[in-house]
Amino acid sequence: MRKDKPITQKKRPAGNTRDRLLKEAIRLFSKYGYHGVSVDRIVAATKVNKRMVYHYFGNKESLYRAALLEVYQPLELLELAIFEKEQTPEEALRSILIRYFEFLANNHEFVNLLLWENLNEGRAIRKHSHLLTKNPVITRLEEVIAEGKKSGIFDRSVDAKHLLINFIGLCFIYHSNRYTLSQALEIDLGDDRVRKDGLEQALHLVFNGIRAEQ
Amino acid sequence: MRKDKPITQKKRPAGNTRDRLLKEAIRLFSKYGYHGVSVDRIVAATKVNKRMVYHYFGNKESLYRAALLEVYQPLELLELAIFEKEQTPEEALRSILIRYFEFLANNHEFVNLLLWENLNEGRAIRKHSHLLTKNPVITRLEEVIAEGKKSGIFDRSVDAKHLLINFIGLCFIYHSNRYTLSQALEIDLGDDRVRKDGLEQALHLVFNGIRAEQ
Amino acid sequence: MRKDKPITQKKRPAGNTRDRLLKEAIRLFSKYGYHGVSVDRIVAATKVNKRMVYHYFGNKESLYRAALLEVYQPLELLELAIFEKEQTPEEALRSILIRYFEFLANNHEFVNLLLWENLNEGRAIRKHSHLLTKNPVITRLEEVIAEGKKSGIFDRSVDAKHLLINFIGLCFIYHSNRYTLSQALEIDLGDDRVRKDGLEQALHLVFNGIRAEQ
Amino acid sequence: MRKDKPITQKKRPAGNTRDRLLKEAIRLFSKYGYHGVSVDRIVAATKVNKRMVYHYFGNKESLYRAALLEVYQPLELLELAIFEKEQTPEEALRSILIRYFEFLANNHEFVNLLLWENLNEGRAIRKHSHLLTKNPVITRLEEVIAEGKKSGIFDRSVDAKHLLINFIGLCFIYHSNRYTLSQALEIDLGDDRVRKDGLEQALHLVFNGIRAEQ
DNA sequence: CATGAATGAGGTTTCATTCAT
DNA sequence: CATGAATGAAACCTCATTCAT
Repeated sequence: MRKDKPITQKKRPAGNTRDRLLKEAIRLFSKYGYHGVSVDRIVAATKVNKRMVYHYFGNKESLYRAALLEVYQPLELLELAIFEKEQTPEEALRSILIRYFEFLANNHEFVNLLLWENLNEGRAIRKHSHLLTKNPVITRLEEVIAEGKKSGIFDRSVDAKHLLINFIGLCFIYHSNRYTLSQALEIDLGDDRVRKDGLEQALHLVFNGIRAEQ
Repeated sequence: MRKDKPITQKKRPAGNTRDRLLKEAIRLFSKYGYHGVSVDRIVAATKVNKRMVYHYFGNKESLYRAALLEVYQPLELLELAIFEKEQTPEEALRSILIRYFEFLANNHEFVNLLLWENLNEGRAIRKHSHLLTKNPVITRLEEVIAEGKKSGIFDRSVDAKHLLINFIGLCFIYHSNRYTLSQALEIDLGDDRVRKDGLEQALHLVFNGIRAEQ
Repeated sequence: MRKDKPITQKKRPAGNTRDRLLKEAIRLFSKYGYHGVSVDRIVAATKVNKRMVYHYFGNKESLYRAALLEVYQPLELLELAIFEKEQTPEEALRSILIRYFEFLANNHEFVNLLLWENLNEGRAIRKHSHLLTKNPVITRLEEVIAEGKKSGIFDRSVDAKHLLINFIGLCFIYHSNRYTLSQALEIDLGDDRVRKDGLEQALHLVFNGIRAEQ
Repeated sequence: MRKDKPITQKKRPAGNTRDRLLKEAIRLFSKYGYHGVSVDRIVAATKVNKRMVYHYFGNKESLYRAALLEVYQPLELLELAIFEKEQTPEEALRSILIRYFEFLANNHEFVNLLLWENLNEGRAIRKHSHLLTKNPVITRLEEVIAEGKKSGIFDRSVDAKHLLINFIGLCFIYHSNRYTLSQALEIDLGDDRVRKDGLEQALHLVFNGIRAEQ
């Protein structure tokens, strides 16, 4: 009969409760959306007292916002990776598209929270515009494109912002329309093989378009 | 004792009540999602008795499904338009992308309901697979691509399904990520001008890629 | 085995629920004040479903306001009684003071709700100013006083509004400070005998003051 | 190892914390009543730790009682002032009424706490009957009245206890019914000018009644 | 076809209080 | 003396749905 365990147990795990709440909130909000999750459900999964949500976060909406902020963090790693210089412009663009594509595949919760948020017209994220604006990716992209144009390999009509929109569109579609497209096309857009092919096709499209080389 | 009168009476007001409920359901569900809308809110907006929802639709979920079905209707018009023959393969593809792009811009409720539905993992639409499969667009697309390959203008690597995914991705992004991208890029993705430019860029990308013509 | 009874029972007693809620609300709010009563307590006493409060009244505060309005009704009877003409001015004033005094003694719930309301700075009643303003009592009082002054029996310094304040003060004190004064003076201000004496003393004060007649 | 330092440290902040809690409790309880104030609100306003409430006062109700006791203190000053001899009985009564009237005007928190307490049927103050009984004012009043009667200036019917009730009624009404009367009479009972007039009228009423001198 | 009344479960949030250091 | 974490009960209110006519 050890008595040590109770002692350590009694010492409340300082801030651990907050983390567990936040983690569970991310999991559930990303899966079911803001209105699809009740505070009760979050606390039931974390086994903490309901009151703690209000202690740490104030209210449900603030918890939701905290979850949103949290999943945005890894995005910075993506952006860091983009800044590897010593690449040709073409390699740089390839790299951006690939990394973005794979980032979304590996950050399911980020993807979903972002999509919920957009359906809610960005109500929650609007208050944290620093997360979105001054996005350094666009700056890097502009550099790369300028360089590519100068060396004559990129078409002069290419616009950085619209290219980024297109990049993101080619990636997000695997998530935003995953289930309806999977049914429509009778292929599983969540499948690794399909995604691998999809990325290749997207890359080909971006660089060559669909026209046969003359 | 003839019962004719009820029949004529029945037709108009009944259809009317049902229609009003359905229309309001579409409006609200597309804006706030399934969990974001209460039955009370729908009946409050339509000023019909709450019981009627259950009379006509059974329950909330069936009403939601009915709404989903309803917004899917116009899609057929899109598909019809696609079948204008007498086009070169290139013209046909241009036409598909343009029509799709514009269809989404003009069918806001369809777009949103589809996005909500995907976030909910297609739970509701799964039961109506006829809406999705047997999609004639893909058949048409395959024809067009085959023709284009035969005449040597399309690259042999082009795959119909993936191309459609890419098309839809280039279109949907303006809606699925509208608010976050608008903030990030400091341009309004809901703006007509921006969309017009976007469509042009997408078309250019699809046919030529970003590489400069040699 | 009669089957009639169930039928009449099943017909829900149309508005009865509302009345029972209102009655209980008056009883409890007057006894414990707005914050001292929970909606649960009101419905527990009336045995109706909690939801009904919101069905009939919207929210707790509106129920409170409805209670306030309800207890104000009998005041009109008081005012009507005041308008018996065929009295000397002195008789008229006596009558006003007596009726007011007795009205308060018999309308415990009115008294308390009014006192709670004043402690809450009239927040709820402010929205129903028609209950308070254009009070016809003051008009009648002004007539009576004018008449009394003309016939030389009332002092010229008497002011209608301040006299009414004083009248009401002489009456309300038996309720507003009932418990603390009862302890301080070691007499029960709720006792009938004490009140009877009190009314007499108040009447004497009003007409003669405390000075001995010369 | 001297332990002096803690002592000096202890004294100030400790007393300070308790005082701040008590002061804030008085402010809030007088404004919103016992049930209208939460412990959280008191500690939020004082920026002390919530636990301190229980450390210093035991529980919410004891804190409320402490607040009640505290606001009763200044009443002693009133009573002291009353004992200035060297006055005619009339002057003494004038003085009592005036002092009481002004005391209430200047001790808003006392007034309100007393009114809340009466609405709560004196539940809290009952346990501190020493505050109320042995009230020396009534003793003094009886002396004065006896003297006045002996010298023939006061009417023999005057009763000390009822006169005190009447005095207090004439004063309290400006607070107990302030908001409803202000609306009803369209004069602000909180206004200095109105109160000044009111006091004069009350004094006149007390000594002369409303009858014209013959 | 239509309606207002009614329901019980569950929604978010706040309550007074205690724990453990 | 002081503190942040934690608690269970209860606060007000809304949910989808059914009743009874």
